[in-house]
Amino acid sequence: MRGSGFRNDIGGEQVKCAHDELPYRIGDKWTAHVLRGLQDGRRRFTELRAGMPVVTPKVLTETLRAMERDGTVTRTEYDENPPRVEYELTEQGHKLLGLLDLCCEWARENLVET
Amino acid sequence: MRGSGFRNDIGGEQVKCAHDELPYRIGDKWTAHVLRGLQDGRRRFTELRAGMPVVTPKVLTETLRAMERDGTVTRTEYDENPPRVEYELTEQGHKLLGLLDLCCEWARENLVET
DNA sequence: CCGCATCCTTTAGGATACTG
DNA sequence: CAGTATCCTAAAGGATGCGG
Repeated sequence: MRGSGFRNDIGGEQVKCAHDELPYRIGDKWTAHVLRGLQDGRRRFTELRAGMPVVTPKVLTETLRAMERDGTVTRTEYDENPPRVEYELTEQGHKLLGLLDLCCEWARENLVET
Repeated sequence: MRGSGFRNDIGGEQVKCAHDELPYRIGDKWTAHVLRGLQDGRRRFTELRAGMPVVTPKVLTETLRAMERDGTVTRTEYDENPPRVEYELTEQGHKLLGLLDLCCEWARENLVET
């Protein structure tokens, strides 16, 4: 899938990108939901999934793996049976969540109702 | 294409979205480039296009039309021959550009070099 | 010059089924 | 429970050519 992340240059600044042109992958379909789902603390895979619109485990896993690579979430695996895995936002993840809030605020204030 | 914009609900907040989950369409491939290209003032279609990576006129037009509908750019058509059209950021567009800057800043500070 | 029409490719994301 | 493995669909985006 998107994997390693690309290099790009918007306005002369080198940034790491999701789909080439936008800094980071907030633009994809599920990252924002993960940020929201983890804003109040660590959650298990199933908890997280239950707290958002219907998404297949495959896609949610891909999203989480990408966010882990990018350093916005951590993944903790417990050696139990049945298995247990918990995800948590990193400091950077929380900062990104703050940006998401700003975007939502902008949208509310500036986009007219259709 | 994407057209009218969708309603969505992230963290209990209603926002207008591009691809359903993210407030607004910054997440697409060309909006960020348009914001950068117009940050210093009005530009003609060809000027704008020349100042960014290779994009077909069709796709750039679609992007501009969408941004126009959303109120982030204005389109001014002059009755000349050959035709001349100029695009300019609105107040809202400039605010959005500010958010883009924050995202770039976040990316630079928080994403490790691969 | 500023597009629009048409056709085509790529890929994010979804459906379904199955394991350690 | 927490995922993989396969296959498939939809839609964003690209290539090319024409027109006012």
